Amino acid sequence: MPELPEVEVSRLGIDPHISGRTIQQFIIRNARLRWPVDLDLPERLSQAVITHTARRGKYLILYCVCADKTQGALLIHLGMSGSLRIVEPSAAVQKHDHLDWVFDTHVLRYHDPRRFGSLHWHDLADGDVLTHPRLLNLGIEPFDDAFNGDYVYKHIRTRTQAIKVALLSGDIVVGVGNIYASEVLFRCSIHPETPAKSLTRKQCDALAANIKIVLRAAIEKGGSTLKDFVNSDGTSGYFQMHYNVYDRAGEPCTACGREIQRIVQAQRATYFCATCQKRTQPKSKKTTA
DNA sequence: AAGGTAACCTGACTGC
DNA sequence: TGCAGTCAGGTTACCT
Repeated sequence: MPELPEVEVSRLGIDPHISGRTIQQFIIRNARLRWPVDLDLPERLSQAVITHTARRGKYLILYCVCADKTQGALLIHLGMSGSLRIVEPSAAVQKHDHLDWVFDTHVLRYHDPRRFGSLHWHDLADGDVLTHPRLLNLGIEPFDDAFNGDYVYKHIRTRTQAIKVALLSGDIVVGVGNIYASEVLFRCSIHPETPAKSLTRKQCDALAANIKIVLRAAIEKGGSTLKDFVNSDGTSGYFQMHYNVYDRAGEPCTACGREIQRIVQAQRATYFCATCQKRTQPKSKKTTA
């Protein structure tokens, strides 16, 4: 479910309902997520004000000022199946509803069947939230001006991994999940099994550009469904993009008509067109003086 | 040190 | 209907 666009759309959807608001009560219904939820949080967050929200990679960040004036940040990861929505206080609690932020007129509710999501508290007295262990080693943000072909080229030139696997690793650029990794490589006409280090400089330019384009388009598409985050029936807060290759094995390529292929890389499905996406020939050895 | 792999969970779907 | 098997959009821990 949530790749970077879904996380950003979630943030845009909930922000107007939580920023500047006081948490009347924080309820842990089920603390069992990827890591157990800190049981001190209900006390810590009682009467805390959420000042603003941010995002780093696929982490949502809620900045808080507690009743005792302690400043901190909540790091929320949606994992594979997590979702956040704004509901009426009277809304029936569903199976897999884990957490409630109760405000005066509404509730922010976290739902996560597979429990791969997480919630961490970071005390800002311990330093900037970006120094949190979960955020410290993340790659650059895709919309950062410094993320360009140069950056990609510099960071993949030593990596022997397949480019699809390297993109997913999150230490080069964040936010490119399994769906968009396949989609981006298709748009760049790059075969997903190409060793990262053998990409040309031109292909790196294309990668950076298309990552920005694809993620931006997905966020904009999601923006039109923002209302789904409020008082939704809970079936889905996400949105369906049109995919060129993802989950289209056996169907015709939108460009050439040949069958889309499905392979497995690093235990994840990869989809591509074997005709449109060619492996890069290894660079010839360069002799230096 | 980089790369490969198992593991963490539940639910939806497929085929027998 | 039921049961077994497979798959799912993420990340970490551990091994080589």
